[in-house]
Amino acid sequence: MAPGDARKQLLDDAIDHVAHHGLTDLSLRGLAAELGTSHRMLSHHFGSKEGLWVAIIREVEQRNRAAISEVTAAPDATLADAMRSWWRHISDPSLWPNERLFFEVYVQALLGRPPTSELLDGIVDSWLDPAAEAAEAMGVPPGEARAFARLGVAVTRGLLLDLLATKDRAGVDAAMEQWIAGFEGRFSGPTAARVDPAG
Amino acid sequence: MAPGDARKQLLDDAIDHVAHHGLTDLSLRGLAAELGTSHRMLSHHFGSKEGLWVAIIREVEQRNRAAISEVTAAPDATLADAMRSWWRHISDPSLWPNERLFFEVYVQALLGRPPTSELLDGIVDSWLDPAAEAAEAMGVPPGEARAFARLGVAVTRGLLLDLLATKDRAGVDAAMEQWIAGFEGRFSGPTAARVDPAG
DNA sequence: CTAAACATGTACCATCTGGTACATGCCTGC
DNA sequence: GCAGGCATGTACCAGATGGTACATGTTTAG
Repeated sequence: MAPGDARKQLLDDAIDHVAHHGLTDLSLRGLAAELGTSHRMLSHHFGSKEGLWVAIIREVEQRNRAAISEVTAAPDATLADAMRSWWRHISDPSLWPNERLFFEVYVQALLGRPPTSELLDGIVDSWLDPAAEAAEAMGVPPGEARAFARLGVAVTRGLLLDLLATKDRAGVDAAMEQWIAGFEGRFSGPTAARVDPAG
Repeated sequence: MAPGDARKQLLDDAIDHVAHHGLTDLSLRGLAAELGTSHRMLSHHFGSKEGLWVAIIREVEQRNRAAISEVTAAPDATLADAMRSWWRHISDPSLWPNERLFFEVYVQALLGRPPTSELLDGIVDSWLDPAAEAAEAMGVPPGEARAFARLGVAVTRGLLLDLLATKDRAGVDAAMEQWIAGFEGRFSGPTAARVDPAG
């Protein structure tokens, strides 16, 4: 086994575990037992428990950034259709554990608990910029694009929280469609996906 | 001091403390030290640590239900104005610690941690019913009212999460206004705020 | 073959946690 | 005045936790 490979494997398994069992009451011993190793190994590979947290949080954030690039590269023609396919993707039950973990880290960051708090900086803005850009490219007036994007992020997260708690797929889907239908008629559609050369 | 009074005082102080410092890493000793008593007292009044959690969660939920009745009794004429004053109220910085606590308990409940998980049952529905009723009474078509109310709850919670993280008052307010303006023209206004005598 | 770096395991420690037995004060009803 | 219930404090216990010293295998480079 290549050096560092065991660490990578441990980290992947650890993330899978905390996605299902939570991060806050994680113990090195409990995690090690579930992963078929000893807590000594976790200390060895990650330095300390906080080091493990850092590794987990960084990896989760990295996956989130990968997800952002997905929404930007959506091939749909209209903003409404882009939102629909994005929602279909993000609301899939296979992603629920990861989203629960995201909200768990979010709340821990709100409480100022290190090392999660550093996540707060980009937890909205990193989504806002590409979302506003996409909205503007698809017909939302420049003056409204940023507020509209911010609203879109809030709707997505709010409905995800709803879905995770109630598991009421039909009800939450209807609410999302209610939002999409609300703006579907308001914007003129994609402005040929133009990239303004004048900035 | 009347019997049970000390317990009430301790509970109020404890809620104030967890609203600022979080619930997950709460220790009886740490809390007692901050409250000027001993962890022995907390065990005495609440039976156990889990008993303290139950007391805190029930009290927080009760305050939330009081908040629900406020939104129902809004005196505003239009749905948009009702939403605006509700948002002005709920987004006040003095309530941020309580809202952080709400989201913290929400996430713990998502992770199935007792005794928070019992909260999941009504965490959306208890808001949905009165909100849908209010929406319908103010001009939203009956077929859309429930989805619209659900969307309203999601928008509120999503933007609160945003506000708690970014503290960008102007940006979040603009997003909320973006949403309100989006439906302001669509519904015909209050149907005389009628109270159906036939039930 | 060997030495060094890495991985893994065992055993232990100091600390913190929730819980509880026991004692003491304090107020109320008789 | 006194007896009983409640509030409060001290001291302790058993368990879990994170961390670490030490030892042993295992793989790789020379």
